[in-house]
Amino acid sequence: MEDVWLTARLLNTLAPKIKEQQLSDLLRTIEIPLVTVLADMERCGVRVDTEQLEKMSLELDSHIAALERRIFSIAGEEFNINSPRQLSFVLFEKLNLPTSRKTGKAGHYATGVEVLEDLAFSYEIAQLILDYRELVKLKNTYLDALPRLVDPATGRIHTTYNQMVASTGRLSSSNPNLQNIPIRSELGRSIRRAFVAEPGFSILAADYSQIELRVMAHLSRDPVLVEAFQKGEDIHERTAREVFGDKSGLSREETRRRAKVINFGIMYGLSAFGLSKSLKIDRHEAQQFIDEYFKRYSGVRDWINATLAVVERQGYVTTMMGRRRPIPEIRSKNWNLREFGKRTAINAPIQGTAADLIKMAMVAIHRRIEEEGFRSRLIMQVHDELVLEVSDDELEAMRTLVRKEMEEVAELVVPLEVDLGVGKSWYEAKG
DNA sequence: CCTGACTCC
DNA sequence: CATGGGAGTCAGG
Repeated sequence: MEDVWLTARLLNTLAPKIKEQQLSDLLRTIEIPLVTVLADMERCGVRVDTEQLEKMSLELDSHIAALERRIFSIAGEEFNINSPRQLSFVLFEKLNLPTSRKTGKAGHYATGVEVLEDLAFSYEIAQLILDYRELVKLKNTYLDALPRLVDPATGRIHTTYNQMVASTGRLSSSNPNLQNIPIRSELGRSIRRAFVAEPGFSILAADYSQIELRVMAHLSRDPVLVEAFQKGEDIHERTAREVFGDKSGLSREETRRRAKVINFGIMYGLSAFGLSKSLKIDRHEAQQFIDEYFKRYSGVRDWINATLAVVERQGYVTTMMGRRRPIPEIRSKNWNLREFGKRTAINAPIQGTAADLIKMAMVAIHRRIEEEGFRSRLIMQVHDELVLEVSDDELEAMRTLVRKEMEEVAELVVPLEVDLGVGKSWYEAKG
């Protein structure tokens, strides 16, 4: 019965890929073995303390109600804050706040976080709406939804990992999505306190440090980038030094923050316009930063140009392990689509290679757990992070095993580094 | 069923 | 001309 189910899953999830990729080593060594790993992860699930979530939800209720009252009082009327249309009317037509750009086709003014953040400096209501939105999102999407998805039979949440949705080769997770549990804001992050280990077990969180930038270093062989990772430098500091020198007049924190935006942006094919927007600086200044970046990291520039030449010739790009991403947009007559194709061509080998690597590590870890008879198990994957529920007597062995299999999954020209954390909850494990 | 808003890497 | 990659969920319309 189990075999029938696995076979069905294999066909459903992989059949389209087999057509696209032929029967390559990628399928033989990664995707097919991964089918059983994911099936085990889904079957095991993750323990969630629903009482904790319900308590947080009740607390949020009163905060949300209070925010609502203040917003209505400033607005001078009650309306549906969740309706972009009604909100737009209240902010920009009734209260006459400085008007934002109009949105796509609905025709009303945009009320997105970017717009509201700018207004929040001068108008209390904008900040209140941002706070309201954060709380409502956390309550609806996580605090109230997750408890309903606990399987009464196991007392745990069983997500579905999809092996063929993301065109770069990443996994995706749904029902619920366990790959977008909040972490950035402290309030959101505290939701992770409810993701707990069962008695006698602990949560072990293992995440790759800067894996995409390391992959870019490997693919491009850029000497500066490679050297920085080999010496274990703080890569954003290094970029800050390279791009801004020490004559920028900005604080170290500020140049590092900007360098971080540039480092990530480069991998997404960002433009001077995009950089100026996210750093809130002049476009020409943004262009100078990008020029300076490519002067210092000329290996990255050359790799990008070589990648674009490849995609224009063959219509697809490949990851380190041979995963293909077709990019038909590159031949479009539409400028927008073509530019989109270029950005995709730059990003796909990086994101896709990182996906290859963590998938290989998952297969290796799963195999060793089985062969060596551990009771610990893989329970989640979040793109560059693996989460395990580890039997307390196996803790030290698993720390060593997981680090080794992740760091030695492949030999790149730069080291792969893994950060490990242990705790009784996912929150604690990532402290 | 789409859009715009939010969440994550 | 428009302008940073990949996802999922929710509410509103």
